[in-house]
Amino acid sequence: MNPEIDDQMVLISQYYPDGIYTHFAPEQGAAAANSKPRRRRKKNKGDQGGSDGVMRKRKLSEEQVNMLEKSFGNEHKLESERKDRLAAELGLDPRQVAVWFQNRRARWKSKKLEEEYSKLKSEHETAVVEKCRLETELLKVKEHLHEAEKEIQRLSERFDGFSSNSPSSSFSMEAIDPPPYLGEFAMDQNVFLLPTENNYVHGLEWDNLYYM
DNA sequence: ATTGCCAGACTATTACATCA
DNA sequence: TTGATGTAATAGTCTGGCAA
Repeated sequence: MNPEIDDQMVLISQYYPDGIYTHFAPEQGAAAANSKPRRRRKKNKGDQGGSDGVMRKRKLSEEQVNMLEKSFGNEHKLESERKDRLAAELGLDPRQVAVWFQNRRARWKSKKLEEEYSKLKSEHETAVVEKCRLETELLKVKEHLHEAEKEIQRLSERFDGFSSNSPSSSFSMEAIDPPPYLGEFAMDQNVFLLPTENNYVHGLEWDNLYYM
């Protein structure tokens, strides 16, 4: 017999009269190991159980919980030496201490998952807002680019008119490099650049220059 | 290297206690 | 009284260590 099961029998025997435990004691053998659905425990209300005839779950005292919490804070794992020591200090069965740690680890994990989820959710929301902002910015920049292209077209047509009215002129578009009033455009991803005195400005900054 | 056993951890679930 | 919630306890499974 598994010593742990022995432990359980000792513990449970505190609550149940002789023979009751055997109704739902762990089954041995392959049948139990292979059965998928977990067996339901029997309800134990009524005239069987503790001293007053009713099986009770003992709620740990505040002091016991505080001590356990303190211990859990130091180390989530519970070595058997520490388990026995804690159990002796708190007047509990070592099995109860082990169960408390198991449940506490489960609660801790679930809380951690919840925290991680809300952190990821908030990061996702921030990213969505940023994406919207960038998309709006991109639209604006494209609009300005379109305006600039139209302006180039207009100026180019004007220049052509001027050129055809002066047949002696040897001017051509190639001769002007770059056209003095336009500078040069460079597309880098979604940002277009144009030269200023010393450096290039961002599209949105140019936006301000353009409408000055 | 393999096998069987054991202890302990984990997850899912149950059931009791408490409170609104 | 009842439904929701918290939590102690149980069931089943998995894994690592160890001896044969």
